[in-house]
Formats: sequence, structure tokens, C-alpha cells
Amino acid sequence: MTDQQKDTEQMILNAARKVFIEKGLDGARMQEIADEAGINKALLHYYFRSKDKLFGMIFQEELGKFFPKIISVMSSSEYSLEDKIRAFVNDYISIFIKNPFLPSFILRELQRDPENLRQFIVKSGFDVSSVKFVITNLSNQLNMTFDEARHFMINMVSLCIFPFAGRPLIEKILFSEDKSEYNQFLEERKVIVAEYIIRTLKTGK
Amino acid sequence: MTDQQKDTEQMILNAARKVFIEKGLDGARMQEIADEAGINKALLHYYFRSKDKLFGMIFQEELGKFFPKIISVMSSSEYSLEDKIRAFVNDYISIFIKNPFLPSFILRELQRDPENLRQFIVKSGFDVSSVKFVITNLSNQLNMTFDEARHFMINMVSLCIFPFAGRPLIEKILFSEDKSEYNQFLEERKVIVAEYIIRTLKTGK
DNA sequence: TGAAATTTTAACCATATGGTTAAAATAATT
DNA sequence: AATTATTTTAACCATATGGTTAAAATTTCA
Repeated sequence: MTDQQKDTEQMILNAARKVFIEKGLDGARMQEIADEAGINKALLHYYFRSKDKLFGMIFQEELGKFFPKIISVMSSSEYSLEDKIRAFVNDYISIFIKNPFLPSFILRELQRDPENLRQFIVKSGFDVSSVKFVITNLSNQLNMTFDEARHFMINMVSLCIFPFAGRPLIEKILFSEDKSEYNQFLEERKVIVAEYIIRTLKTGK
Repeated sequence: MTDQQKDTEQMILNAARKVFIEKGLDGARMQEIADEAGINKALLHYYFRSKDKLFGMIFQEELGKFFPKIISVMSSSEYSLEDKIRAFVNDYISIFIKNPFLPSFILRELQRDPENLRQFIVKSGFDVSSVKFVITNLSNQLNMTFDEARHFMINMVSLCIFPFAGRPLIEKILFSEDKSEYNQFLEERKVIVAEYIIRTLKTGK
């Protein structure tokens, strides 16, 4: 494969990523992707056979971003639990600040077709059992049941993700549509959410 | 309008609600709605001119369910803050247990077309300023800035909504696709989330 | 320069879909 | 029974869309 081909392929993937993430599989148009990539529909199909195949590649990629790589840090023993939480929250929110539509995209497409999730997870190389391991660790350290630790973990993830998935709503109602104020707000959460969670650990169980 | 007409209209609306909520505007097919309602496409258009009009009615309705009526309770002075939080969380999660796809539906359609939100909010009769009022109250009671209280409020909402919007993902990864266990988990959150939040109030700000 | 690879043009196909129409059939009402 | 309202049938239309094709144009590179 020549460099040029790689370039074109990348341009197409970039365009597809943009359109798919914004509009979803249903809402995206092949023509729009071609336009966005600055090429024509024929060439688009020349590089990627079908819409589904192209979408699959993008979804795969984005799912890889969505699953926090940091999860392994959570199960290491190098840092204190508090520092792990700080790192997790900070890094996870940072990813979403860089990819603001990632949460909505993943949640939307997962809702549309939950069946395919398993194979995508396998292909993404994400180790599901590691999350359960992290939770088991948490439950030991915090003197909790597994179920309680699972709530704790999901709480943490909720606080990171929801402000992105619910942005249009929250921005309108609580920020008078002020985008830069909302961006500032998201920045703040890197620290605030972590400290908020840590605070809950300091009162009795 | 006769009773029969009302019945048919209701049947159509029920069918439309089901299909739209599951598939979204883009994914829904008029034929599928007609089938679900047990009628034909001609009659469907006879009752509701266009897909957009029909969708508009459903979206309006569901947005009304989504906005917590309980928000007014938060600004009353009858209950302690802790009890208000308990009531809010309990009622809000209960709504979603009754309407499990409501969060995904609202978030998805809001993402697709954020522009129309304003007019929908107006028509739904939801008072945006009341939320800001609640937050101002919170900031006074908790010795916080408005910004901090806003984080607090959004945290509370995040913890209620995300487990519904992210259900396919969480269920797969942390519940081995066990639906009844996940339902149990959601039940628990009515209490757990409230107590979790209240706990954060008891350590210094 | 000339062959090979890449890209464009533009017409075309099949299918899906929202929407319409008019007549026939059925049910409700008087 | 006759009238009116509701519902079905089924053909039809316009348009959008994913996808294909073959030839021409352009670029790349030996």
C-alpha cells in the first residue's frame, strides 16, 4: 500500500469518524462522508466496500477510546486508592474533553444494537475481567461487599460520563447555552469529581 | 371526536411511542408503527399527517416525563435537605424504572437536534428558572458557591440517569448480561444513591 | 515517455421509504 | 334500511439512498 493510499484511507476514516460520531449509523450519509473527505462516492466505496464495514471500523476504534485504559492502574499497588481515583477521573474526563461526542456516540450505537457488543469488546482487546478484578480489590480495601463496590465504581463512571452525554440538555438549562462556561465546568470536574468521591470514603462506610 | 377515534388515536400513539423510543426518529419506520398499532399506513397518515408531527408529539410527551416534577419539592421548605434528596433520587429513579428507555431516547434525540430543545421545553411547561432557584438554595444551605452547587446537582442527576443510559454496556461488563440482577441493582440505587450523596454532605465541604 | 495506479465523472440500478389517492369494505348511527 | 364515519386495500408517486459500473482523466513512478 502506497503512502498516497494510506493518506486517502486516513482522510476517509477521519471523515467517516466525524460524520458517524455526529449522526450515528442511521443518520449518516455516505455522500456526506465522501464530501467531508473531499472525494466522491465511487472512491469511497472503492476503499471501503460498504457503509456497515466502514462504520464497524469506526465504532471499533471509538470503543477502544471509550474503554478506559487507566482501569489497569486501578488494580496496581503503586499508588494509594485516593491517587488512583484521582488518576482515573482526571484521565477519563480528559479523554472526553478531547473527544466530546464519544460518550453519546457509544451509548447511542450500543442502544441501537446491543447484540454486537460482545464481539466488538473482544476485538478491541479490552479485558472485561480486569474490571471485575478492580471491583473485587475495591471491595476488600473499602470493607464493602462486591455489590457495594460495583455501585461505587458505576457512580464514579457516571460522574465522568454523564456531563458529556447530557451536554445539550444541561448546557441549555443550567448554563444558558454558554459553551465556554460549560467547557470550564468540564475542566473543573477533573478535580471536583475525584475529590467528591474521595470524600465519600472518609465518612463511615 | 368519537370514543372510537380516541381509541385508535391512542393505539397509534402507543405504537409510535414504543417504536420511536426504541429506534429513534431516524431508525423508526412508519410501516413498523402501523404494524405495531395493528392498522395500515394509510390510516396512520390519516390520523397524523407526517412522521415529524407524530414524532414531535411523542418527544414532547416523553420530555415531560423526563423533567423531574420533583424539582419543586427541592425548593420547598417542608422537608430537611436530606429528605429532599431522598425524595428526588427515589422518585427520579422510579420514573426510569417504569420507563427504562426514556433516558437513552431523550439524550439521543437531543444530540441529533439540539436546536429544537428550547421550544420543546417551553411547550412542556417546564420551568427552567426553578432549577436555578433550587441550586441557589442549595448553595446557601451548603455554604457553597453557585458553581459548586451546580456540580452537586449535576452529580445527583448523573448518578440517577447514567445507569439507564449506559445499561447495555454496564450490564454486559459488570452483570454478565443478567437482566434480573441488573433490575435488582437499579432498585437498590433508589436508596444507595441518596445515602451516597448525603454522605458527601457530612464531611467538610 | 509510457505503463500503472489513482481518482473523477456520470449515468445507472435496486430498494426503501414517506406520503398520497381513490375506491371498496366494514362498522356505527340514525 | 339508509346514511355516515371509519378502516382497508392496493396501486402509485417522488425522493433518497447504498451501491455499481465503465470509461475518461489525472497522477505517480519506473
